Amino acid sequence: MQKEHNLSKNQKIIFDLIDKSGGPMKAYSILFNVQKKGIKAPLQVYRALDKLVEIGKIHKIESRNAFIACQNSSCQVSKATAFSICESCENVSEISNSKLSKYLSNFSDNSGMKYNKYNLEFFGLCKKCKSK
Amino acid sequence: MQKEHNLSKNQKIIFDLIDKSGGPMKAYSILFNVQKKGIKAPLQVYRALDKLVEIGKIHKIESRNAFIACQNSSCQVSKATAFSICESCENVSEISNSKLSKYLSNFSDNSGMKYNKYNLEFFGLCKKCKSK
DNA sequence: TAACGTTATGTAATAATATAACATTTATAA
DNA sequence: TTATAAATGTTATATTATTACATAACGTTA
Repeated sequence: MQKEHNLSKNQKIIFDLIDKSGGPMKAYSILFNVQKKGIKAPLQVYRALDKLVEIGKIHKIESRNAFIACQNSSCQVSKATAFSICESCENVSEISNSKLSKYLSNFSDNSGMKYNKYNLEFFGLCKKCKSK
Repeated sequence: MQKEHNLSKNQKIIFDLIDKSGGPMKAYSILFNVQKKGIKAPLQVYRALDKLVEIGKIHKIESRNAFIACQNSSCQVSKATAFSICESCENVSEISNSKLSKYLSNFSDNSGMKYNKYNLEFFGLCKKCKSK
């Protein structure tokens, strides 16, 4: 059972927007979209984003500076994220593959480092873009 | 046998700086460091960085907006990158693990996407920071 | 070697992304 | 109910990256 997070007003507005968009959104595009709801400043957006990332409701797509709602069975895996990114249409989706996540979560090398988190981004062409 | 790339003047200056630094460097820190060599504008730095990334001499650490010299036997693997990042001291090193790279290069799922590139970033505490 | 296309450079301006600092309010828990 | 943490509001600013345009150097090949 995961902890239920009661989102604050701004957090909820911003999460709902990202979630409904169905894809990655950039911070200033979020800002533009929530201005009618009273969120006027970048910092208000970034603070909500930070929190949402922290609790695993959204993830940051690092290579795109964008944020996407977690699609992974109620966000249990915010420390083990994998995405596929189409380099043509920029469609992004979260990869849910237990073999992959097990493999990476258990990965260790001889560096002496203990890994507690990873982020993986795959790039390629999606089905649609491939057939063009 | 890989292609030999003859770096241009700016590319060489910037690659040498990053390479000698032994770690990741940020664009504006690079800019500051090469101003005495006549590189005065951000764009000059970014253009060189873009090219160096393209030919695999350096990689971008996406989560840090920083650039590191390739440490992976002459940069044959710029489409398959993995890094370990210490969240305390921010030390970064490139992971050379043939099992890992094989596993990820061959990864495919049922999305219909053909992956031709990936970037993986592991986070944790390095040996030194762990023992503090 | 002249002409051509490509790659690299120089420069100024500006766009896009993100944080610092400070004051205030709201929620949570002891 | 008080005090502690979390969230908000606001202004300013820092950091990262690109657009646009002009010029120069390089590499090919005719």
